[in-house]
Amino acid sequence: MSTPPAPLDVDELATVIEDFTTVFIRLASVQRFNFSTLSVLHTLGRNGPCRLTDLTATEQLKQPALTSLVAKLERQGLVSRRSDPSDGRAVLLSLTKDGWEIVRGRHAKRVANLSQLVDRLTDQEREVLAAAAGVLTRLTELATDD
Amino acid sequence: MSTPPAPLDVDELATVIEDFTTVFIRLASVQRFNFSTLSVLHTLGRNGPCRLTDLTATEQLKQPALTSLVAKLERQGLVSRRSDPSDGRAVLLSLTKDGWEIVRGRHAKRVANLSQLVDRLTDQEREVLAAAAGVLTRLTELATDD
DNA sequence: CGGATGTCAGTCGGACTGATATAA
DNA sequence: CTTATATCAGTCTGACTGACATCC
Repeated sequence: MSTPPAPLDVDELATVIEDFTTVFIRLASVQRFNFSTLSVLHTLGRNGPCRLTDLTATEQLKQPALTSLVAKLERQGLVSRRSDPSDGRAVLLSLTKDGWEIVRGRHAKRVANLSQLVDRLTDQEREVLAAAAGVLTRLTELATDD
Repeated sequence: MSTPPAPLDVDELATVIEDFTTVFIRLASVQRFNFSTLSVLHTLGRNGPCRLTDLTATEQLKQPALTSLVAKLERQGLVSRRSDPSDGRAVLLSLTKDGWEIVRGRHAKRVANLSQLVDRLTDQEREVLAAAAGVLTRLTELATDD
């Protein structure tokens, strides 16, 4: 026998996501890098190489702040800058091998944390999460297509 | 006929959540307040009144930074400070009415954004989300009980 | 030339460390 | 007396605005 589907309460869902992200996204290892730095690395990892101006759309920073932040990341060997062959004004930013390691390492830590929690769920709860992954992907696509 | 349940890929789930939160949590209206300020307001709204030291556990700030941040919030009328009757050293922090308005307003904005996206889902996808809300709540409880 | 991309210079808020006052 | 809570003082990172060089 299956339980009747509960109607979706968007207000509750938003609250649940807000609370979950505060425990899931924030890692203790924010010590080495600040929020802006990690966000730039994550964006470059997710979206691939882009120019500095592109980052002003996703990072909540102005151009001059990105110039100095990226300069610092280049000095640290986490990001490489080369001039755009098709536009002499622009620079193309991409992650170096070490930059990828940072992104990958933080992701791995989240996976480890999440795994420990998921292990304590029931089979049915895990099934729900597996189904939810697909829907969350759809939501992300819908949100970024605007 | 029901599709066989897909096994849960925790790595994929972590990626999906990372990507979704970047579009869901970050609101354009971060203009008025910075990240730390919003985080303190959200924590006070979620956990209720607490002392300054308690905030050092959730906010990634040291005590002196919280002293000045809370002082500013008090000047702005968003947080009230009264001395703890049971401990003369401590101060109890709580949201004022205006403070609650900020928290509530940001939540309302997220609900509005999310509603627009949810409207474009299928009925089945909405059912999955409704079920996922409960599981995410469980995960949050498990994570904070440690 | 006008618009876009990125950098430079100067200013300021916000977070840290270390030291200090007060109460448990 | 020792520990916990909060604050004060001084320093420094990092983000902003405004001006500027360079290329489309």
